Amino acid sequence: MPSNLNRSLIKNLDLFKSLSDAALDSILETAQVYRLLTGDAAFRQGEVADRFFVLLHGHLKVVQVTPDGEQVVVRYVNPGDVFGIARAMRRPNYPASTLAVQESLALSWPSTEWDDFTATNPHFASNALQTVGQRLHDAHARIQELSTEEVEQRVARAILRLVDQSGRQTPEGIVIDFPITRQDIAEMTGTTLHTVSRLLSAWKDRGLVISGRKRIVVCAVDNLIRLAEGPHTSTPQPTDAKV
Amino acid sequence: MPSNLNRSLIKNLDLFKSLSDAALDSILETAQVYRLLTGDAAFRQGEVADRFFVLLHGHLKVVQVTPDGEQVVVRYVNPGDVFGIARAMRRPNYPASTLAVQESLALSWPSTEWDDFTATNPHFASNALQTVGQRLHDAHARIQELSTEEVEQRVARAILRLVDQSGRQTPEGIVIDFPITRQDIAEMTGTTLHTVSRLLSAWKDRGLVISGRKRIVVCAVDNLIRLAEGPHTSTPQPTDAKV
DNA sequence: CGTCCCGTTGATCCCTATCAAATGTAGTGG
DNA sequence: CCACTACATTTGATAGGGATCAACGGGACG
Repeated sequence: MPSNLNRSLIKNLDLFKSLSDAALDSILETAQVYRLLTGDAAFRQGEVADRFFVLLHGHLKVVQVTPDGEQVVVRYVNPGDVFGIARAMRRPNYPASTLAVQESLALSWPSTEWDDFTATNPHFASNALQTVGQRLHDAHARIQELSTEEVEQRVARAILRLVDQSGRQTPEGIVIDFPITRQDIAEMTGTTLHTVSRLLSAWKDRGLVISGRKRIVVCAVDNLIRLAEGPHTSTPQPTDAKV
Repeated sequence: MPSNLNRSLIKNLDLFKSLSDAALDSILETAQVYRLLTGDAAFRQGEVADRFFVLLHGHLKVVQVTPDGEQVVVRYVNPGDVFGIARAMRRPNYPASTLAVQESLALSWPSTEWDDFTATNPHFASNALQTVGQRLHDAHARIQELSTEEVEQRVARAILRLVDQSGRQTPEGIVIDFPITRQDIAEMTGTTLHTVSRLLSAWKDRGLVISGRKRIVVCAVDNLIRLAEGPHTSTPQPTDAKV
């Protein structure tokens, strides 16, 4: 029972929205605090999904390993996000590993309590459905990108998404607020670190980004958006044709 | 209120599992029957998601259109599947179109009744979460394939999945039990109809499949599984080395 | 101050998209 | 029943985007 946690912070999380104060207290009663150092895993792919989590602070990445050892980054977990809810979807094991990319703090409960939570508060299950629905939507967007777009568009989109979720304004531009490598971006977009490096170099030359070791700053968001939208094969501009 | 529907058929659907007979009756009371001819849409991408559905008979395909007109097949809907539940995930519009690829029959309810259903039966929401969880799992598997595998593997996998879901045994082999084109498979796997055609031709020469206009029969499932697993870059066989 | 990890950059190759055209098949209407 | 049409499929030729192979450079951390 973590006593010194900021209750209002937790109260505003999507998952717990519209829970009564009493219900919230009772839930927090059984929460366990997880402190993760960079590189630590909250859980690993294949393990029995016996706990679920809410991230309070820091950033995690969710990675899937293929049978022949290649990795795919499924998503990044931001503060406020729920993760590790495999059991709620009746999947016995975690489908991916979740690793801290910086020092992070999470709350966690035994998966067995999920049903209690949903029984206690009808909104809980509905909120979860919404969350998973959002993830499904994101996954479909990604499938569409992988199926129809070129590497440069995909990388541009991936970076824009990161900026959107975890961007912090600086004098130079918007920086992605946690350490991220070329390899990570390659694993998000289905390409290689070499290609990502070349793209970032090219963009740097054009003044769109600044980037260094595990660090990316976007200077010209608009231009990046244009890249993400592709080569504009033929947008027939109706100039001044009469209707 | 469709009176002549086989109740036991509906009773066994995942979504309605463990509903009381009374609850089921009350739900069926408000169901509307949809008859769809080949090519008909249950709904179209972008429309307000005002109804949800259960497929009783036939096959539908769910397609997303990109801004520049390319199509992606999201999945096929099989008898017993729920579809069109965007609203339950709090998405106001359908994210894709759902088209009949053969004559089909579905039940449908107004999205507004979803909440009544879940309130009436606590298992309902949980079942839905499981369903969406399965779809998320499938989507991630597909992302992994698109990111790390070659076209031949992906096409092999796609066909195996179709065989699994909708295969019917025939003297020649297992046939995919609804009309499907090279283009459809290309849109499932992120490639072109040309490449799919070449692959199927090659497989036909090797005796793995028989295929014609909108028709695919798998003769040698095992060989196809081997293809799906890839070039086996280096499975170091420990022959008889001592440990 | 050395070592590890991350990033950069060149050279080469090949898978697969693209372009192009012919063939085959179901359906339709006269 | 056959000609006509629309759509599916096949197959060849070509080119190019990116993966792969290879090597070096550079910053961070112990």
